[in-house]
Amino acid sequence: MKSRKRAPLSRPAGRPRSFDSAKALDRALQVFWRKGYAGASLSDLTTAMRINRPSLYAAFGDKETLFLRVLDRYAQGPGSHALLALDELTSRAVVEKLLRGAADLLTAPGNPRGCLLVQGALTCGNNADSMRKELTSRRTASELALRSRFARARKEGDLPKDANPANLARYIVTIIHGMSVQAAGGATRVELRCVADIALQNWPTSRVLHKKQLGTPAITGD
Amino acid sequence: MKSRKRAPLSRPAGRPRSFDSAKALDRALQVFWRKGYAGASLSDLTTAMRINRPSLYAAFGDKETLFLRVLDRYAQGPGSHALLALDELTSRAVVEKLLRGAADLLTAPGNPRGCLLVQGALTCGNNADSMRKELTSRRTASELALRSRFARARKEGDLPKDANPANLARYIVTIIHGMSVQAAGGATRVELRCVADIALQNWPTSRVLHKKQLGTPAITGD
DNA sequence: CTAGTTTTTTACCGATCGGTACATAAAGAT
DNA sequence: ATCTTTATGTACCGATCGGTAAAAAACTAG
Repeated sequence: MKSRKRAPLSRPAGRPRSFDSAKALDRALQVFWRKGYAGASLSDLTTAMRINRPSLYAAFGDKETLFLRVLDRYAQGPGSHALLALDELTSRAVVEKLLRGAADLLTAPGNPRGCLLVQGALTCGNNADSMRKELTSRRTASELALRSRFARARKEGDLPKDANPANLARYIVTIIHGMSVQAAGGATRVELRCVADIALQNWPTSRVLHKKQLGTPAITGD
Repeated sequence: MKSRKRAPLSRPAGRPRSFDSAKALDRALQVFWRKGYAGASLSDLTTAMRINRPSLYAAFGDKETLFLRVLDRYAQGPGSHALLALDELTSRAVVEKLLRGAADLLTAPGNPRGCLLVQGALTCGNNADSMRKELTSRRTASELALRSRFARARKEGDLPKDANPANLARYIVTIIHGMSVQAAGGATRVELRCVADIALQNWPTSRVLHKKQLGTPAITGD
């Protein structure tokens, strides 16, 4: 499978890397995801990445830089559904995909339980404070993107005119963050999907799109 | 204010304590609350408690034992609304008090933002794993207590017969845990109350108690 | 007073933390 | 072949971690 000794075109001088940089990054992601930024020691990282310490620093910089690259990798990989969900046609579909995708991601077999942006660093000592703020910033960015999407939906008539995009977005991300805590505590995929269904059960529907609907039944938990 | 040299009745032999044990515990609570179990170093703790290290160990045991005592103190003090809410007459009132109390507690001025049971240790290295499990256990206990309360409500006709106490309880605690993450990220009290209101807006009501209500309006975020 | 008991203070322990200096190995360039 | 360049492996750095030994201090009991 892997083609070795294929270096016909201008390989950079010097001793070649003995490891796959992308695979090492994915292994680092697993460690940070499971143990958080502060909880993941350099020994944990180098062991999982099959790399010794100086190689890590040469390839990825210090621990903070590595973590930032892991965050990007997470956003493009396991957490990519959050961005893709915004492309759904209706706000209802957006929320459906968002909550369903969260339930699946947070309980995915082979992955640590919970969301990296929540598990990474909710609290920490003085040294990891900047990474905690970085995670907060990324969570806030997701919330704002969702808010914009809901504002667009309201403008398009997909949401009622009296809907509040900011509050609705905050409500949804609050549930997702709560699901992350639940997953870290051992909640199963089915249980999280039930939570998602309850949250979805009374999503506001525009009267323009559903004229016959006068009201929605109260949630029952089923 | 403080009465010194008051030792009329059988003071125990030996040098007397120079600090108030309860106040020291409250100061430790503040540190653990803000920094989490692993993030709070013994130096942080002894500085805040105005105690030197051996005094801490003599009075409270090691770091784990101190943290457990802090958890109890938290449950009886700042987090006491969670237990008291279960005594409300209707499930609706229980949830109302629970969510409203959470919004207030998680953004209380002078206190760290968020819930100690969530901020304490979502992830950690190998050393703090037992404390992480302890927090998980306490969160689960709260969820089960709420589930029992909802089961009672259904039996009393306060909740519809088709209501699912387990799923409803999980839904509510998920929102509370999510609110904790939001608070740690800087969400204000007003914002959290909006989330609480949205979650409350469609709480199932028994037809026995509210016969005229045929449906509930969809949430709008206001 | 002296003896006994408990707390405080100072100083320290081994382990681990994130990060690096240095010598060696493996490649291209000449 | 030698030189240059980059990566690897070992061994180490100072700082900080949680925890403690030992002596001085402050009290009660005689």
